[in-house]
Amino acid sequence: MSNAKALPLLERQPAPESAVPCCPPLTERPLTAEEAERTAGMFKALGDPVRLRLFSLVASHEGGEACVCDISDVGVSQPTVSHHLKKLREAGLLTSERRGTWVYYRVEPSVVAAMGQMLKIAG
Amino acid sequence: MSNAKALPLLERQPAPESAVPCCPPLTERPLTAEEAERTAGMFKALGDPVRLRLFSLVASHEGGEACVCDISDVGVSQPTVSHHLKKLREAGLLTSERRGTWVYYRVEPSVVAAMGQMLKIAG
DNA sequence: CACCTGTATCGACAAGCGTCAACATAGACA
DNA sequence: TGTCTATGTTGACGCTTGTCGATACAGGTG
Repeated sequence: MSNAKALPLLERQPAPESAVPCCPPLTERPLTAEEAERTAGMFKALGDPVRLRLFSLVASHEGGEACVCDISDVGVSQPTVSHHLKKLREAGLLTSERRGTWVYYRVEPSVVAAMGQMLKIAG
Repeated sequence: MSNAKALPLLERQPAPESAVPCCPPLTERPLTAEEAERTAGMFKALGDPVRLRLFSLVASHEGGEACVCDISDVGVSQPTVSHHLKKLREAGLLTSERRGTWVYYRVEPSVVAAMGQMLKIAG
């Protein structure tokens, strides 16, 4: 990139690349290949019924967080629950924290908001 | 773009039976297994980078619709494009209509709105 | 220390998915 | 009719994913 001038310093770059309000509404302009690559992972994470249930269990739990023990009754084995929670974490949709014996998961609001933003329908 | 002559003013077919204001926001209450099963398919459809690009190409195209020929330059072969468009159709996100030589795709707004609704963050 | 419970990881398997080349189908036009 | 273009379908291939049992790790309790 050829940056030959004193920069206006106005470009605000959202610092962490992990928790990213990525893209404009899908109706605004076509996504680039790179944007699509980054963003598809979020939708993919919710593209499994078990993960979608786990996510809604965390999202709707009182206090905004849920212990694994609160949400692990979704009809699959414990290792499978753990596997799906890891996927949701890797996609940036959930964060986890161990407190004593239990591990608590909570929703990452900015990422979910970014997804919702992309689905906004142009009036 | 080429304007087909003497277009038989497109009659809008009624939405498919799956057109769905499915579920409340994911923060409101946990999804049932059945709801999750139905809904995950929509997110899954957008969980592939090529499909996400195709969808945004249709969604952002002028007139709200796009011919396959307008959007097929996404770096995969023509059969693959057709395959992905079929997936998006089956998920209820796109509808298609043949007009003469070309096939036009457009977004199904109610389904996209339902997805956005689910991602609404509780204040 | 030993033991128990909650959660994550490993290894393996079947099923699903993305991709392509080849072929098929639909419409326009000569 | 036949040929050309635009899309869809088929069949096959390899990679990914969801699932489980077995096992490992972490923290509490006795």
